[in-house]
Amino acid sequence: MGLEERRKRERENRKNAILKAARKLFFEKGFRQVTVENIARKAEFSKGSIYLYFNSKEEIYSQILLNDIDKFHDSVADILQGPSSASEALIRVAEIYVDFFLNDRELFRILMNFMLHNNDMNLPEDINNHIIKTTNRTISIIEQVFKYGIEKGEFPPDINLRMNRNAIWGLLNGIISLHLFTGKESGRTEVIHSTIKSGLEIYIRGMGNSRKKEGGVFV
Amino acid sequence: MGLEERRKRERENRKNAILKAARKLFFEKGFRQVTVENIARKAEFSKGSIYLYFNSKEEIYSQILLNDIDKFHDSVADILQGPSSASEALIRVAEIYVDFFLNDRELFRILMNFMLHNNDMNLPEDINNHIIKTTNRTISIIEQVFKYGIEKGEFPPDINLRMNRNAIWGLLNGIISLHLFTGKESGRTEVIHSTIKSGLEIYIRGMGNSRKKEGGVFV
DNA sequence: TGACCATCGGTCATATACTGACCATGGTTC
DNA sequence: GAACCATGGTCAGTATATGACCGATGGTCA
Repeated sequence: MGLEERRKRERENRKNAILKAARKLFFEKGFRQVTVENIARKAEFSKGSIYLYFNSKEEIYSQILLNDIDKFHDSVADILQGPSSASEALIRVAEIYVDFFLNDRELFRILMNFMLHNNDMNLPEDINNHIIKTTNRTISIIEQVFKYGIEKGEFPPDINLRMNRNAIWGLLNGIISLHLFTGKESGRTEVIHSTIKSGLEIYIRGMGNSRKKEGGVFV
Repeated sequence: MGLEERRKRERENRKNAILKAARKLFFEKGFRQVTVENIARKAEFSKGSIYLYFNSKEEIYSQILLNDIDKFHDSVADILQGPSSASEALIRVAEIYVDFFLNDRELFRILMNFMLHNNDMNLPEDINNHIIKTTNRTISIIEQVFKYGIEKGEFPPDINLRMNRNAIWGLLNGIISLHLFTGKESGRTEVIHSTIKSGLEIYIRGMGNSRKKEGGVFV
C-alpha cells in the first residue's frame, strides 16, 4: 500500500507489457526480424524506454525464453499427478509436449539449436544453465513415467530407462521437426496427435515383445 | 494504440485513483477532516503529485460531487422507463433518492447546505450551475411522475404539479435530514423505507380526497 | 490579549522516468 | 569499395513525481 510499492508495481507492469509485446512479435517473425523499435511501438513506449527495463534485445528474448520454459515444465509436470496408466501418461505427456511447441515454434527452434550446438550460441550463462536444467527435468519426467509403468507391471521390469526415455524424447522432437519442415499443409494438430498416439502405441507394444526378441531399444 | 495515447490513458487512471481515494475519505470523515496528505497516501502518491492532477483540495471535492450528482440523476431517471403505476413510480423514486443519499451523506449535506445558503458557499461557478441544473432535473422527474399519474387517471387531473412535486421533494429531504439528525440508533434502512412508503401512500390517498375537501396541497 | 505552537494547503528544487534525434556498425547494392 | 540503409544502443532534453519547506490559520495557555 506504500508509495515505493506502487512505483515498483508499476515498473513491473511496464516490464511485463514490454515482454508481452515482444513475445508476440518474436514468435510471429523470429528474433532477427523484430526490431527494438517494433517492440517499443507495440508496447506503446519509445525505444529509449525499452533500455530502462532491459539491457539489450537479447535480454528481452532470454527472459521470454525463461518464462516459456518454466511454463512448459509446469504443464508437463502436472501429468504425473495420478495418471490412470503409464501408457496414457506417456501419450498425455507427448501431446502436451507437442502442443506446447506447436504454439511456440521459436522456442522449439531455440531448444533444438541449443541441443545441437550447445555452447555455440551467445546466450548468457544463466540462460544456458536454466535451459539445461529444465531440459533435464523434462526428460526425467518421461523417465518417471517409465518407472511408473514398471512398478505397475505395465512395462517389462528390465527395460533400460535411459535409453527408452531418450528414444521417446527423440521421437517427439523428430515429429515436431518434421512438422515444421513440411509446413502448414500437413499441419493440422489432430494429424500430429494421431501420429504421435499411434507411434507411441506401437512403441509400447514393441516393449512387450522385446524380451523375446532381444532387440529394439532394450539393453 | 499510440504513445501519446498511452500517457493520456495513464494520466486519466491516476486521476481516477486519486478521486477514488479522496471520495472514500471525504465521505467517511467529511471535507475538513481529510488532509491532502491523507488523500495522497491513500492513493499511493506524494502530496506534490496530487497538485499535478488537481489545482486544489476544493477542486478534488468538486469533481467528486459532479460525478456523484450525475450518477444520482441517472439512477433516478431510469425509474421513468415503463413504471407500472404512478404510485409505484413515486415510491420507487423516493426509495432510490433516499438510498442514494444514505450512502452519500456528505453529498446530501452539501446539497441541503446549497439549497439553504445558495451562493454563500465558495464553490466554483461551474459547480454551482451544475448543482442547480441537476437539482432542477431531478425535481422535474418527480413532476413527470405526477403528470404520468394524471394521464393514467390515477391522480386527480387538476392537481398543482409544482406544489405537489415540491411537497414530495420536501418530504424526502425532511426524512433524510431527520435520519441524519437522529443518528444510527434509528438508522436501519428498512425503517426509513417503510416510513417513506407509508408517508407517500397517505399522501396519495390524500390527493384523491382533496377535491371534495378543497384543502391540502391542491390549488 | 498576545505569544506560542501545531496543522495543513500549496510551492519548488531535486530526483526519477520517458522520449526521439543521434551515433556506430555491419550488411547490401551497384 | 563507396555510398547507402537498417538497426542496436546512447544521451541530452523534457515530463512527471517527490517531500522538505513556507506561510496562513486556528487553537491553547499565561
